[in-house]
Amino acid sequence: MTETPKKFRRRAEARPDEVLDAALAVFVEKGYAAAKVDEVARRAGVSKGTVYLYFPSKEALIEGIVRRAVAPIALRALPDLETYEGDPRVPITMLLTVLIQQLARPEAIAVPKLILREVLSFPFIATFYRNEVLDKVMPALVRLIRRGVDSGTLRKVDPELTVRSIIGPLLAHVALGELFGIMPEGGDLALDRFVANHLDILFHGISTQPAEARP
Amino acid sequence: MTETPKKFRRRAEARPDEVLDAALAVFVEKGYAAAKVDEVARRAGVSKGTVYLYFPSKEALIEGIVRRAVAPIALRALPDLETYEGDPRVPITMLLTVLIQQLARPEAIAVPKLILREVLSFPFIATFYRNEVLDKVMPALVRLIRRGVDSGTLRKVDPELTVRSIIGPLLAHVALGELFGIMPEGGDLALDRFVANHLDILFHGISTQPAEARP
Amino acid sequence: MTETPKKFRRRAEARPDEVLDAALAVFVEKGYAAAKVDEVARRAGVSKGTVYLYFPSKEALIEGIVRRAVAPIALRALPDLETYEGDPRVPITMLLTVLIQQLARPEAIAVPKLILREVLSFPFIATFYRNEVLDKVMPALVRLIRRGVDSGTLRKVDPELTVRSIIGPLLAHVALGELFGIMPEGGDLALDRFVANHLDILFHGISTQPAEARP
Amino acid sequence: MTETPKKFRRRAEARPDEVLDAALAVFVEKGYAAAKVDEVARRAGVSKGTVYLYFPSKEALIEGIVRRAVAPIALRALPDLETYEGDPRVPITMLLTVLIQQLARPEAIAVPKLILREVLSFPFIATFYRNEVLDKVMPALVRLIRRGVDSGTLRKVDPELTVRSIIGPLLAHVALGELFGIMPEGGDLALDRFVANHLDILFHGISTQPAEARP
DNA sequence: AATGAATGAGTTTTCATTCAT
DNA sequence: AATGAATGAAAACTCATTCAT
Repeated sequence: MTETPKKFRRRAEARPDEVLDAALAVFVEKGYAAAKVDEVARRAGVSKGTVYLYFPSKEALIEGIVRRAVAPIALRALPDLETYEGDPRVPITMLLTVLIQQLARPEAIAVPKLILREVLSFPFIATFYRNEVLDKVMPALVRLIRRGVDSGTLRKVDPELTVRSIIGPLLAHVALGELFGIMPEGGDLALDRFVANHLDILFHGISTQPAEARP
Repeated sequence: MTETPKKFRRRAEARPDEVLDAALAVFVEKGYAAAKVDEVARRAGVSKGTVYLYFPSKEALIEGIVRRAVAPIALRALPDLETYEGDPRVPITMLLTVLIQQLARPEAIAVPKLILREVLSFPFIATFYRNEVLDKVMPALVRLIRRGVDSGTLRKVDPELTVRSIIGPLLAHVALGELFGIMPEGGDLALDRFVANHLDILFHGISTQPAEARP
Repeated sequence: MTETPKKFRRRAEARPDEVLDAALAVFVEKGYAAAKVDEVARRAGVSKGTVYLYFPSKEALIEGIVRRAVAPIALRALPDLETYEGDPRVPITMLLTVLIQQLARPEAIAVPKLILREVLSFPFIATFYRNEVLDKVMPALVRLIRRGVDSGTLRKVDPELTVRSIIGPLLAHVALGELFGIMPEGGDLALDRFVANHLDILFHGISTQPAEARP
Repeated sequence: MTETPKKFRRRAEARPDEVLDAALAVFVEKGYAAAKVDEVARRAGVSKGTVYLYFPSKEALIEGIVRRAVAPIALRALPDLETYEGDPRVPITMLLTVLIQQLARPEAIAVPKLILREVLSFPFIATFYRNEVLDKVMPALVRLIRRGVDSGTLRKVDPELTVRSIIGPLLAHVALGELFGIMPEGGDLALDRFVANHLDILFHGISTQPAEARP
């Protein structure tokens, strides 16, 4: 009964989501300021009026996008990082693997791209993303590294700064590909090879014992 | 050469540069599309008409900024990378040190910020920056790493992908600070400590022999 | 007649009236052009569609309000003025007393306020109100005054212009209070005191014999 | 040199005034909410952009109109009322005569019409007009009447309420003519005859001695 | 009879660009 | 060379009206 019975249905409660999808696509393509609400509407297959029926302003669209996308992120990644007890390299591997899998999906990469582009124009994005994601994930990573250092698994690195060494290469890899079209020879992003190379260097770099961490 | 030869020359040919400075500041602050030519003129201390006297359009401003800034970059960094023969960790250290020193200067960080923000909107930025900087610096780095691997100084890492491990942490460090206001405990960017930690991990990660590389 | 005959009749035919009540309130508050049909519906406790079920357009609402309100006015006031034979000051006193009593009721004052606001925008209001009210009441008043002058009860005033001296002060009193919040000391409109003062001056001003007109 | 040398001059500093003139005309004709900025611009003979060059919003136009018009009013009328020492009927006659002369000029009547129409929508109009005009003129009138009562020239009327009897008939006369097209027989507003009849009744009504006030 | 989601024409507002001075 | 008043095309936003349910 609550399933969508026919092809032609009004009052789809999916509307706001469809509008946000369209807005995300247009914002990423043109940038927020250069995007036209008219085009968002067209891509969502509705009229301009309908966009304003669900969102009070153009700015509310970007806010809606960020809120909708950011909420689930931390929830998924965090538990793994926090609960794991043993060798910190295991959850780090998992985190990067999950991130890389996300980034392989074009819809998933759109939000980070939008955030990077617009964070300077919309302070609320910085605040919101910090509160909901960074301030949860980064301290968890820091604790993880600190535990590794304390337990002697990791060398005496600075936990806070080392976080940059974990996520930075990933950021660089995606930025080079997405922004400048620079990919490793072969033509695609070669995500698996990249993660392997990154973790190889990283774990060699931070572990006290050379190599046995991975089989 | 930089002295003012006559008494009544006003700042003469400095005008276009002053306009570009102002435009850069405004574009970084608001984003290109949201920036107003009016405000560029006001900050440059000239009238709107004068801006159009030197630049045919708003878009010419961003082009001017990118061209002016990008040209000198490659020229400075390249020779070091290319000519150095011995241990590749030396020029890498130099490169990162130079980069970090640049990024400490607010004017110098503005251009990369602008490029990151607007590449997606202005394909010419991607092309230009690729041609002038990335396609020169990155292959040089790749060759450097490959030489290190071949000569046995470095472990068998993938040279192309390892470039991401060299510049990525720097990118992450600056992005966290500039975009989200996230800095290591202590309140400033702690650039020296960061580079030290980064290189420590990196060189441990890529070298065949543990630590003696640097005195 | 005003009882609800059956249990399940809802408020049936009262609907259009409730809509007009709501429209009147909103129109007076915001002005016709700035009022939204949406808000009229909300205040009437119905949906926007229902408003259009009873009235073909927004303009039909203002027309409905004016028609509904104006019809009964003349009918009530007129007979008294026309049929009275003796001292004209008696029906004038009655007229002003009735008017003042009306104006004390907030619902009753709303229509004149609306008419004053919107006559200039809706010529039909001017025509309609003129035909239904002014062209009936004013000539009756003029005849009344003329009879008073002819019979020697009133001084030789211009009957047509004197009508302004009868209703004008009332208009001023209400306008000052309703539009500018200016009331006599004491805080309320002091309607009784005002009518007494007004009639005192008026009758002194138009009567041939000083004061004994009223006991 | 600062005179306007040629027919064709830009940067007329009269521009803002011309725009306000046009806005006043349109607002009175259609009402503020129904007026289009486009039409204001057209009537002022400038482009829409120029309107916004001088006024930041449509609302600023109505504010500009009210401020420009209201400022001089009180200044002109007040001194006469305040300084006069003798028979209060003299300054009252002067006040009404001046008002009537003003109202004979179509441009002068436009502002009061606009204020009456829009005062309910723009609270600042009520406040501003009260502060600048009503709260200055009305107390002056009240004091004038009180002096008359105290000195025995006037009967024991309530000074505050009597103000309504002075200005009310004028208000009624103008409202009937301007809003409903109702004029005394003869076709025009017959302003002189009206003032004569009004003052005749008023002074008869409020004076202790029947008639000699006027020759 | 009643709803309220959807529309799109119409309005306010913005701003890059021009040009007379 | 420099100005800044003026423009008008384009964009955000509103709201009376419609119509499938």
